Amino acid sequence: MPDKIPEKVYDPALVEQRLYRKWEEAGYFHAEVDRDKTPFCIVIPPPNITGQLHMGHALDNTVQDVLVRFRRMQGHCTLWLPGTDHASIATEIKIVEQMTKEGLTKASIGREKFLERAWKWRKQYGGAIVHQLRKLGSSCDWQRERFTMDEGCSRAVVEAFCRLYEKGLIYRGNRIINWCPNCKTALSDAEVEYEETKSHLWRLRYPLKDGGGHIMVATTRPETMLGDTAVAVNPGDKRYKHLIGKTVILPIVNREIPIVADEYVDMEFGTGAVKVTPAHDPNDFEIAMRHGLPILRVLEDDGTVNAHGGPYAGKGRFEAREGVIRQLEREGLLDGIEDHTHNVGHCYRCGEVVEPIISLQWFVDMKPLARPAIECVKSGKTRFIPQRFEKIYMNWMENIRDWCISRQLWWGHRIPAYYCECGEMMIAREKPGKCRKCGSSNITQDEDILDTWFSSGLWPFSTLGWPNDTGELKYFYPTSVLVTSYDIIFFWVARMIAFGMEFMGREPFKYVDIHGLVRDAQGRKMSKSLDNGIDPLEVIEKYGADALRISLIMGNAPGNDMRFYWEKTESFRNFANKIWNAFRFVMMNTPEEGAPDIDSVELDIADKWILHRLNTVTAEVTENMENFDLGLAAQKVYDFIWSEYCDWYIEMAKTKLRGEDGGKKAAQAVLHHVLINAMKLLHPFMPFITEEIYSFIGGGETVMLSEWPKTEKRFKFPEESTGMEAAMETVRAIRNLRAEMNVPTGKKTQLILVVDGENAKLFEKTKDYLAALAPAGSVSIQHDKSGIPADAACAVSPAASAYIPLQELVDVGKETERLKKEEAQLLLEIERAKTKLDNPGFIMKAPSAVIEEEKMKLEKYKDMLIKVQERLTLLGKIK
RNA sequence: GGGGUUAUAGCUCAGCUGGUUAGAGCGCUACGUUGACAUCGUAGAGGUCGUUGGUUCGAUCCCAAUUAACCCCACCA
Repeated sequence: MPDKIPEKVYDPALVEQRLYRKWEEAGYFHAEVDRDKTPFCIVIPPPNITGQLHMGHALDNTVQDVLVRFRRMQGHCTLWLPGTDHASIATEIKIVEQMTKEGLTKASIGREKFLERAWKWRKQYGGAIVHQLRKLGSSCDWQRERFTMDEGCSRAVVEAFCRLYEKGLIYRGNRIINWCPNCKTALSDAEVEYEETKSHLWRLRYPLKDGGGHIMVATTRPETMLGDTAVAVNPGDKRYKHLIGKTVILPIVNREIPIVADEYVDMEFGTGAVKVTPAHDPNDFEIAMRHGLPILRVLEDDGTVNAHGGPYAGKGRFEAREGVIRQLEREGLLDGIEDHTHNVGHCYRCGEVVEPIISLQWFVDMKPLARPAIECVKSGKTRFIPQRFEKIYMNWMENIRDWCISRQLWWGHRIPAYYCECGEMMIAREKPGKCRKCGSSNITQDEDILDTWFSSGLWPFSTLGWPNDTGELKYFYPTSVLVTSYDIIFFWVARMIAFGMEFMGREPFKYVDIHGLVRDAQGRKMSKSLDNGIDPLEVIEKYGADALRISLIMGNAPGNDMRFYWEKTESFRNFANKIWNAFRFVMMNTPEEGAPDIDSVELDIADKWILHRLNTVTAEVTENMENFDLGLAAQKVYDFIWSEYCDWYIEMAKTKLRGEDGGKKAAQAVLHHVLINAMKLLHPFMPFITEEIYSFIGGGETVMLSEWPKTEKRFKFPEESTGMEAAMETVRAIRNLRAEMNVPTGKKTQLILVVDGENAKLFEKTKDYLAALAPAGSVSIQHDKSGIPADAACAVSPAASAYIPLQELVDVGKETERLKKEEAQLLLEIERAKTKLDNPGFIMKAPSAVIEEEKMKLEKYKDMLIKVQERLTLLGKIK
């Protein structure tokens, strides 16, 4: 036992850092393969090296840490594998921004210097977020920390690429892709965010070559007309039937283009005639393929119009749009403008409007990979929590399209494709020394790098050593749970499952535990532009990591978004303080030689009640944790500690601690035992304070590695527990009565309980507690009402009627009113129960236990009603 | 166009396989300071569980429709 009682107010700042260091130095977080134990493994969603810890990370990592700490205590061989993501495009943007400030550009410094800079950046900032995770209490195995561009992960990327290529699942081709003119790279479909935008639909007139008038087309992007190579109409469209096969003169650039018939065209929309720009629209591209139309690209990589754009060459795409519209108007070829709302794609990193552009890129043929990935979830090998996210996943997977994986960026894994001067292309794990075709050694590597999500997709096994067949891989794969928010199911989860099935032949994780977003107090997404983000580190500084953690967990169901309130965290700071003071109380009342052994003392009804409750709570919490209902689990531990242990048991214990008999020893033992176990149950949620208390009160070296509580048969006391609860119910009724009758707490009254024979025995055992808690100067228990003053106030509870002779204190009118209210309440309940029991259907079909319960309720209420009415009669006489 | 989520106390949310006198935190009201804690205690007010049907002996919970808010996906120019 420490020699002095701790401060009255718990200060997390004094504790958290010290304990984290203790854990880390002791190696508690580290896991080695242990064949005697069940593995439990979580790989962290690697935060971007550019990142600062935000509330999303705080939530995500708290959930993981809760699961990990729980399983570790349960005796699993528990590995939480941390790491960071190079975040290709996000990081590159930041570096370019930084360079711009210095007046530098990528082109000016070149690839090599740029990469040097990027690695420097990684070294400088990459560790920040990882250190911030430590502040949260994350029990990651830092010895195993990985990085998506470290040697092993990079090797995995090359290996994966080569294997997919060898299987024919990766190909290079000219396709319409999403192009970000700002980042100057291709993007995958998933990386485009569509935003509904109010714009216009312009109707343009294209003159027919034969001078027979015009054909009218409608477009939302007039500038693309510069690249039109046809006009398409529906073959069944009577309006245009006679025009099919004719030629029109494309205005401005004066190119002759045909009118073709294609089923794709919707006769109802716009004018029913579509201008076809194969190089800048995926549908038009398809039409062009079907009709053998030329493909004419008119936009450069930076979004400016190229030489094909005639007078608009060199102009920006939006400037060109304005110009084209004005010119057509001048020439009388603009037929009209309608308001039109449509979805415009934006780059998910920089927000720039993306441009569909034909481009030579690398793609993964996803359909063959999707099939096993679908099967994996369908068969339940991987389960989503909550389950509804499976639908979202399925829907996406079933409609999956090829994945554009090449990026025209520098920071990332370079594509392992090599080109000889002779034109031969080689895909290889190492750069080939010589061309396999011509023998030349003039070989260059593809300039492009891979989508950052390609390496993320391999994360669950690349971090465990793949492609090597390591012991870790064998032991920890498939990992147990993946914790992430719903917004990256497509980017990440889906690809991990697809790759896991492909390369490992097994699901990457058994469960995907999905949580929502942390929003601000008004329910808005936290964002830089709104500047409404809350810094978790600031919260930790103010209220402690424990308070932050549990406020992110409690009161929230899996998959749902939540709002962050300072007040909420404050209330958990208060909870920490409450626990701290309960701990102080236990300390103050524990003898120097330590608390007596729980098995050496004689337990009374209060002891048995709290031990029984501990048992029950332990079972429930364990089950909730196993089902990922962390919010419920936390709630139960919270309620147990505050409402049962603190509010009731400690108060009961006080009466025993004042004495010097066996009761005192029992109280000491039970206070200690329950506190230790409560700390264990709470530890996953609030690791710091629980560790501090646990080690202080002699729980052992660390609560982290202590055994998760189990229900214990020897502490099952259903009868005593029920008895105690009945007494507590009576106490509440008495307190209520005292409050309503304005009896001051200091006033020690006499208390007479009328209890029937069976309960009387149990109540007899709670007498001292009743006296202390009601409170009452004296308590007597009897079977009938003999000798009770007519003007006593009466509190009726299910198991007992409590009479308090108040002499002049009682206000008959007020007491009558109070009892009338109770009477009405009871009548209502009786009515409800009666209706139920009178229902033949209920009697016939409801389970007997439910019927029995209802019958007992009815009896109880009837009984209480009689007592209340008796009092009312008596009071009536007094009047 | 398709899919999904949410709707429960003044506010923010729980309510786990249908049976509870529907809960918590914050806020509110009244009372309370001789030793665990005012970052506290005791008691209380406050909800026809969005609306309408249905299934069921029984629905906050299951089904359908409806209203409202939000989200995701989708190549209609």
